[in-house]
Amino acid sequence: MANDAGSLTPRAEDFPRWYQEVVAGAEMADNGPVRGTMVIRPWGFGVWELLQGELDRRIKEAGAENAYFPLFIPESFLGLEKEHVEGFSPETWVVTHGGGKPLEEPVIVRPTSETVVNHFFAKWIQSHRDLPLLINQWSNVVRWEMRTRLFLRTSEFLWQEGHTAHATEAEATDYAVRILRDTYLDTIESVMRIPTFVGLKTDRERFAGAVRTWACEGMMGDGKALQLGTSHELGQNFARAFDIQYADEEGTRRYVYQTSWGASTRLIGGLIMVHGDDFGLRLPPALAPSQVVVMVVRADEHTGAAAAAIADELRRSGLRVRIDDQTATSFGRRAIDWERKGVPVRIEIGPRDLAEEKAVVVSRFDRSKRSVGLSALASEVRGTLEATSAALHREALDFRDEHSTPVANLAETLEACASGFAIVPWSEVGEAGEDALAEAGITVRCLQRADGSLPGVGEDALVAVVGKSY
RNA sequence: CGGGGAGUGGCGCAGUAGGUAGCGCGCCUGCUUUGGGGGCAGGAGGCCGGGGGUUCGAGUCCCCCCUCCCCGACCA
Repeated sequence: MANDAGSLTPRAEDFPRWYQEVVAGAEMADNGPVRGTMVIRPWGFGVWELLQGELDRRIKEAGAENAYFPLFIPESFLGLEKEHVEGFSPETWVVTHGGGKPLEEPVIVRPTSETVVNHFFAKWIQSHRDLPLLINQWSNVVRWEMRTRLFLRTSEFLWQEGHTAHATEAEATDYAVRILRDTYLDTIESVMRIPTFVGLKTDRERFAGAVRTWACEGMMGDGKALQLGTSHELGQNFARAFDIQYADEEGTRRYVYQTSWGASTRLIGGLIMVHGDDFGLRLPPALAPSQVVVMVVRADEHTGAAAAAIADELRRSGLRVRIDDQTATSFGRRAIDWERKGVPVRIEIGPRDLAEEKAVVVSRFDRSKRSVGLSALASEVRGTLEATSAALHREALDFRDEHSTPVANLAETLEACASGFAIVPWSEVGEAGEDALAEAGITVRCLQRADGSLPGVGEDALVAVVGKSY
């Protein structure tokens, strides 16, 4: 990590390198021993657990229940849905041996669970009374990837995948959109503090086996796009492939309409690339494993006790607080380490402060410091956390807007995508335009209304959000 | 798979007339320090990617293999 002086490569100088150094320097993750795999370290996993909690709560509010399906799937399942197999078979890992012998039927390691989930949906769904069936699972999935990068693209990653079945197409559409808006968009904006573009994927970018894919797209600090959450309408494709039918009120057998939706540990990569700065990670308070670290500047009998008292008071007010009393390590070293990890607020307390009944409060957002009376500390910290949350979003939004250019045609689109996104009438692009853009490594990230809102099904006069993506 | 680069202590690297491996950071011990990457002293840690060859002697030269990284095609 880092260069000889120990500082990070500036973001503007070499963004990918900066990213790797932040991941390493904040102790978020390490490369696993098998190509493309990732070890998520405690700090990174702490962020993931908080994010999981936020997503899980919203998923449950949307009525879905958690369940778990097996890691191994019979190879034959994959072939049941034509587009799905075409999309996924190149990237599946296949287990051919078990117990020292070749398996009679090889099993695949799930790249996603539509097939196995729907195999069971076919058993569980008999009547319209069984609908809607709303299932979510938290799991790992495995895909063969050409190029991998920690969090952004790894051979194995953690995610949640939702799978639902509905009686009507309208219900399925509503649910897919509801998940996109109330679960993904809300978590990404209000918890992760990442501004997003929401919309519909083009046919070219659609999920393999879906009839429609809805997505949240974020803009990273280098102007490139990252897909942060997707919600798919599967129509009746899987229902027909897996024979998922229910008897309606009249006793007529009908195929269900389905959705599937997912968000992964990739979100953490997005978090780093949106909010990180030249000093390391900056975590939004809602996702910081420690929101406040109380640093004992130097060891003496009073400061340790004072730090403990401060930490206790803050904990009682519901904050996640950590004490750093590792005074054997120099103060500067420790300050920089917490800064790299992105802890939103540091409280520094030493003999000088104590003599004045004060402590220094440092905001990670802009590294500003202020000396605050001990009695006002709790409210000062709360205020700083709230300000941090707002400021991170504001800064990301400003960046995104500055790097999103409304343009009129394909040529201008190409130009604008050199530094960010282009917003262009979809009618100016079309499928032929998409092919042309693809040659420059540029894709349509999503289609939305001109005002940025989600389009209705079948609506036209949409604009395309176009950019380079991860 | 196409094009480019690299494999040497944990990390980043140096090391060609072939002569028995070094630097920075990190790590350990002690003293001292601690308000933004401390100082001094001592110390640990390497079949130099693998195999073969040339040679008295190979990190260095030759042959074969493997792996990793970067750029492109695939992707949550």
